[in-house]
Amino acid sequence: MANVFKGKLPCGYPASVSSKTPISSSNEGEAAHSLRHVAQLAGVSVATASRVMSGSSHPVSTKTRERVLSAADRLSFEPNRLARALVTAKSQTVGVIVHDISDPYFGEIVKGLEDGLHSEDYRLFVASSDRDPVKELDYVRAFHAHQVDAIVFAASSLTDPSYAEALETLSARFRVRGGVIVVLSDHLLEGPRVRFDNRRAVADMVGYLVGRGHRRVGYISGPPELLVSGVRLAGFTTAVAEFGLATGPEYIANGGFTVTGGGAAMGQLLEDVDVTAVVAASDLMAIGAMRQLLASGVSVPEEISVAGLDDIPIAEYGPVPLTTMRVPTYEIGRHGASILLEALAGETPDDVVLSSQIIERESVATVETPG
Amino acid sequence: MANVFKGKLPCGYPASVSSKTPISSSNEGEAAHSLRHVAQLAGVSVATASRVMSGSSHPVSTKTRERVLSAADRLSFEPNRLARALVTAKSQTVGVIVHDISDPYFGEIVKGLEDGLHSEDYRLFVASSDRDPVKELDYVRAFHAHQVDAIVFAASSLTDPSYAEALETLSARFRVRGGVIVVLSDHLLEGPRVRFDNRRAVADMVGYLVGRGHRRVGYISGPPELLVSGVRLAGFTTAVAEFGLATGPEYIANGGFTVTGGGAAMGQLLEDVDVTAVVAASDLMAIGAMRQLLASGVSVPEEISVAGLDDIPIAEYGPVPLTTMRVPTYEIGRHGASILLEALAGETPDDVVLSSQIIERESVATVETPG
DNA sequence: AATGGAGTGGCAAACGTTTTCAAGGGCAAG
DNA sequence: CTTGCCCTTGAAAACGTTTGCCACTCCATT
Repeated sequence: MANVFKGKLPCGYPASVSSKTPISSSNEGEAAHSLRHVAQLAGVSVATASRVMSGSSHPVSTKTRERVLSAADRLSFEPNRLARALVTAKSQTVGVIVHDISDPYFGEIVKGLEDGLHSEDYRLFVASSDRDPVKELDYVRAFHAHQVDAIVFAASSLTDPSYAEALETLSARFRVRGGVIVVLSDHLLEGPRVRFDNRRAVADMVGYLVGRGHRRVGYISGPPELLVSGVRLAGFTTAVAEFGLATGPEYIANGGFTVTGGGAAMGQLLEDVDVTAVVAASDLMAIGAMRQLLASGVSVPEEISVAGLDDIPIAEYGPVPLTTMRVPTYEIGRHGASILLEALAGETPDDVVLSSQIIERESVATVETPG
Repeated sequence: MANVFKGKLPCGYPASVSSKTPISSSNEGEAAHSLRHVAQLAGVSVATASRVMSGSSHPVSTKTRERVLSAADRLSFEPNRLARALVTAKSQTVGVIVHDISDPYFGEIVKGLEDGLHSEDYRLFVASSDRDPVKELDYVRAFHAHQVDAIVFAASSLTDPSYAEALETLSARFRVRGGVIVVLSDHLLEGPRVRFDNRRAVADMVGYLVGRGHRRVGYISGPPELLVSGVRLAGFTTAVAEFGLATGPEYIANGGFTVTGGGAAMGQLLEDVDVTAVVAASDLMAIGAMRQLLASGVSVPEEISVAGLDDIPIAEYGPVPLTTMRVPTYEIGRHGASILLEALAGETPDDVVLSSQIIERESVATVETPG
């Protein structure tokens, strides 16, 4: 460790004293090894060793290549990615920000991302923001400091404009540094994007119900401060208009994306309107609605049909197996990884749009149309 | 970017030509800034700038400190953690390896970890191994290359001894480099550890059933190649012996930790033995068992009680609200972060052991003891 | 008036890579 | 025998930090 030469000299250039500590010859397989160790063992320069280890296009004779490789192997050398990143300005890391990593919805997305990224030798930092804008901003800053090559926003963002502004300035800084920003689904930020058409998904679900004879359908909405809530709600209202269904504000209740909230919203709907079906903006709320219905002595789906959105694992095993719309979360993550890699390669990827698919289970019944 | 001085000179030491490119004076708020920019703007040396930005103990006068701080602020300077890591040999990152990040069980753990780590300025890499030993090994290597300060194994490991050996040698290499390895719950690897007593948890559950009058209870086990399956099974068998319950291999069926597996195991149990209660080694299997029971016309809990283990979110919303044992996954992660930080601080943390808690819902009934 | 700290600040080396540039060797063509 | 080119290699600068060591300025002490 200690430098051999201690005196002061402008260039550290005494005749024949190497400023690098010579390496003791008998430490194979121990401690941390650097390129210098490999080079020394192979009897080549650090530059040459680097060239073979990094797969440089600069030619190296097969003989020396093998010497280096075997030396690296004997020392079980692993290149220091931090040092490499410092000179190449590519860290081979990306950060993802989600609302809640323990929510399987985001878990699937992260899994898709990670799968797509790992095979291309990228590591994934994860951040769980709890929907806290301050935290999200802090994560952007932190990722930035760690020189990530890209940041993925899987968190569906808030509608609050001041939040949007703060996020935008911070992200701009990151972009200037050369970072790419990828957005999964609905978000205020610009960037290559994988779109899942939430609007269309609930519209299609309404269409499905209409096909089953329903004309009076209620809607349980998500919390208004989330962008996605508005998008899904828009899908509902346009479909209602398009199909000419019974309409009015009393057909819509806010469930806050939770089971209990869904139950409460259902209770309100029961009081206010006479519907034959309800679509909830999330499966969790749909389950809450079903529980409320059952508790009130209303049978599902015989008296009232319930449809969800997301197709979370619970959906299949709830009080009544839930008919819902599958949101392809894993694929969202996976495609996110793809366009991310393209953007990182300097290309300008097209947005990819993913479609949803209805999962028919047992919570929706056909209503007998009289005449 | 371009170096001003191109000619060859041993020390790069021409009289008055700085080898560093002078910085154009009008680029505040743009591009990537380094300490050098900050120092220049503040009119101090890089060393001084470093000292104030990194909170060094080396004293700096308040006047210059303020100058540096304001310069950093004007440039919105963010220190490059990679460069810092290179010299301090501390990257402020840790990697976690889990079986499946989309499983809320692991999601909660990761969330706990991340919460505990972020506040101490550590970033978290995440890896989802799909229970593939080869992948796990590869992740250890990759994390190693990225100079993580610690690796957390949240994946409950395989019993396969060759896997254990490979993992051990790779981990040893990592430890030698100064990395700390933390293990959450049951694993073959050594290291500071947060223990959740799986054995005790199922034993306690059996005790609970015994308290409810059950004397003939069946067990649905996890896949034998997972360490945790063996541990939980051991809890069952010792409890059975301790309480003197009906015993024999026919009381135990393998459910593979899945819903369908749990259903099949339940079917087998129904054929082989006459039980009043069943405990499943996971909630998923318990739900499968309930569905199988219901489908066979057996009422839950009136005819057969079902108990689970884990307390996953689904548990509450299944066909019958499930009585189960809460595994404190978030706390496991959180405590993992704590002992990790202690270990990183050079202390030798004690293992922490977490206890479980029974969650009484509606899937267990008291059996009337005749006499 | 000389001595000596304490308080600040700068120089330059170091971390482990990649990459530019130049140099050496070999060999074919003139 | 020279010339020139290609192939291979090495020296050293660079990336953006931290830090050991030294130097300088002030003041208070002898």
